[in-house]
Amino acid sequence: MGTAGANLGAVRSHNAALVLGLLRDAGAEGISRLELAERTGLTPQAVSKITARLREEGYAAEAGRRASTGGKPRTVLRLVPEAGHAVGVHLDRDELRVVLVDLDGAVVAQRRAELDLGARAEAVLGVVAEAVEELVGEALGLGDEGLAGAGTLLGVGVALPGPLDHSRGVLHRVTGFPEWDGFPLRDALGERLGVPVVVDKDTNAAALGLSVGGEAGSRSFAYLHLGTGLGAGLVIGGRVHRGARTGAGEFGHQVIQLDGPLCECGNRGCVEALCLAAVGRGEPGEAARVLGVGAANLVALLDIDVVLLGGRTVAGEPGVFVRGVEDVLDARARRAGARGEPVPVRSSTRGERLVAEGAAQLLLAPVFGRGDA
Amino acid sequence: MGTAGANLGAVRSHNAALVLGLLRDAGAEGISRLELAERTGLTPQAVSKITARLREEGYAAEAGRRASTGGKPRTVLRLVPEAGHAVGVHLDRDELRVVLVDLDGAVVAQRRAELDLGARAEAVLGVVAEAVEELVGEALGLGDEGLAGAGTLLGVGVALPGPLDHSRGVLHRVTGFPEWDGFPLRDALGERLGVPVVVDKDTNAAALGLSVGGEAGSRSFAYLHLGTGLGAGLVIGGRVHRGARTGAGEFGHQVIQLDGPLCECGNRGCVEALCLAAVGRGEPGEAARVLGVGAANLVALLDIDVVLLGGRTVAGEPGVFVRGVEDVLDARARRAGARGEPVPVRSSTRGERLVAEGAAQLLLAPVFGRGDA
DNA sequence: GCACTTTGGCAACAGCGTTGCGAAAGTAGG
DNA sequence: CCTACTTTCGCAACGCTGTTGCCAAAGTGC
Repeated sequence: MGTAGANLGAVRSHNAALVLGLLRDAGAEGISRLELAERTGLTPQAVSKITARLREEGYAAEAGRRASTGGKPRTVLRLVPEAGHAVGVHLDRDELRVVLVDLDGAVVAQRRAELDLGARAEAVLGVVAEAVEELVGEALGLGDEGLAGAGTLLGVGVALPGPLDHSRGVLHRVTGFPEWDGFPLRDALGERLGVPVVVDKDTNAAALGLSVGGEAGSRSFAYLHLGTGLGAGLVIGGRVHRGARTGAGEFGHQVIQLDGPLCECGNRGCVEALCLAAVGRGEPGEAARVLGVGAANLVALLDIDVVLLGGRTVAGEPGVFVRGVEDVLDARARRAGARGEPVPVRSSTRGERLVAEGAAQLLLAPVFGRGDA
Repeated sequence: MGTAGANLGAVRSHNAALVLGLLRDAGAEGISRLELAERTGLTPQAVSKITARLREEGYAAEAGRRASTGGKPRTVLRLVPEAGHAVGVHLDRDELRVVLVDLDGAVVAQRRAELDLGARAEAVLGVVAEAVEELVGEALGLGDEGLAGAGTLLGVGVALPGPLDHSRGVLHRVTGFPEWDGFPLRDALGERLGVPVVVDKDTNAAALGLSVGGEAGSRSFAYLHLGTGLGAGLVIGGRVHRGARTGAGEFGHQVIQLDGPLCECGNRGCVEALCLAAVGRGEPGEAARVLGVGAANLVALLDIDVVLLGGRTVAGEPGVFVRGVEDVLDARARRAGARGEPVPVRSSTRGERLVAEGAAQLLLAPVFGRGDA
């Protein structure tokens, strides 16, 4: 909350979001009122009131009972996934992916199309808007008012490469496409569609998607994406860390070789340049080692729990990259005399829809109490 | 708050802490009820109630009036600094510093002594406990119950070098002094003194001290300390970032030269090794450049506002280091096509008491709503 | 001196989670 | 099948929060 005062309305929505989040995490199995009370620290009676409200509003429902432990059996509650939906858009250099997900994050409908991100901004905007409207129309139906008529639609999340201003929804630039410099994507698309729009970097969306899916299994992790470039999404304490100017996660141009080879960004010895050069030479092991050095720096600096790897290059040989990065992390941890578990490294098992699904989570996260992360 | 439910008690203490924080930030100038209302988003009437409680408890007081703007002039409120005190202890390899500060963070009394951190843990503990008791006794007076009798004393914060577990208050190791491995400093000292004790790394304490003093002028900054070693304290969004295992801030052993010279930690190409080697060769400019590369990595990764430099080596030639780091940051920002202000670099103007004062803030921060940061 | 503006407290209020108690819905034993 | 017991969960009363409506206090400006 930062410097904001808390009033009773804030308490209500905070607790409601907390309960909704626990309901989601419980999945199909459901969760009882008493478990909710234990997890939140609230009294059972308060949980009953909160869940009663949620049931009235259609967000929660009863779903059977547990076995009795000698008395009245616990009633199990679950999230009603159809109570809310969000659209996730992944804009890549040559491809457009749109997904419609429900409150559970499950993909209800999707669409893929070729795209030329180098075309005029207005034209691209039109293609995106059309795709979104068609997808939502087919899956949920539209009222006379267009998307705003689809009652359960919370909004549209858009993820794309390149630096941008998340809080204002303005693109800084999209590498190689000067057309987009300074384009106010959020407001332009929001006006066109008539629903809330949120914009974020693709790596942040991916990290958010992983944090929700439970795949990360951690509240603090780094997602490193190695594809045509190298970027990172940081999740710290369950929230995507974007930094003061929402530009955090510039991992590719971390310098790890003083006065090393020139990178196209103008610096020398960037991880990205070294890593991609090794890949180009057909030495994935060396690429993994370089990536590992960067990852180890990050782990030491922020003390995170898990490192997740993803992207096309990693997907080609996941084992090599996971092992390579792991080796560097383990060696450094041992030298530092670390106690406890080593920091695990995994490759993301989610497919090519990860970024689009994460983009949709940009709108679902606030519902479940993850602030604006 | 994380996953904790909010009840009315939580709301009260949250809002009270918020108001106290604003009162502190206003300093001697004070702040009016209406300004407090604007800053917190609460209604003026709520602020009146909250400040009435704080005045009853002795934490706040009226302090004159502002000039009228056409009506009843605003009453100015201020913090009552004497309402609370905290002790800050800085344990260094050869020195012990103890300060007693009031709610404003102003040093009320202090003490300095030689210390051999290599001595037996129990012996060191005794020296520390005695120094704290004497200092507090002289300044505040002790009851029959020792420190616990000094009514306004919130507790003792201890800062020292080396990795440790902040949440449990256990030292991992103190470089060069195996005696301390695994020593439960917080509980041992807490039992001895009979008041709450909090333990943290010296760099974290320094960063906390800077964030409170307003010197940082930012809610997200990095404090880089270059002395006998090189370490960092990170403040993100107004809170000290400690990470999952409270080991964050390992800046000195960030690798910035792949397969570079061997560092005493066993890695190759650490910033610390490169930086200190340059200092040893009498090339502070090169040391600053190396430090700048590490700082630029950190700034890009986390997107922080300000970089603050400190420590004996920096204090020797502050201009050289500030300029050297600044040059690297500026050059990289320009290449990245950054817009807006460049990230400023400053050297800390606080003296040798910075760490001890920051250690005291470990206990004051919760009073002003900074969670446990 | 009068009209006006602004501040800030008093009292009534709505809404939050909490507490006390009882109904509902099971199990275990005769 | 009935009784005794345990556990779950909702209703009603409660205490406390910040909010709202109203009015007194304390200035300025004509």
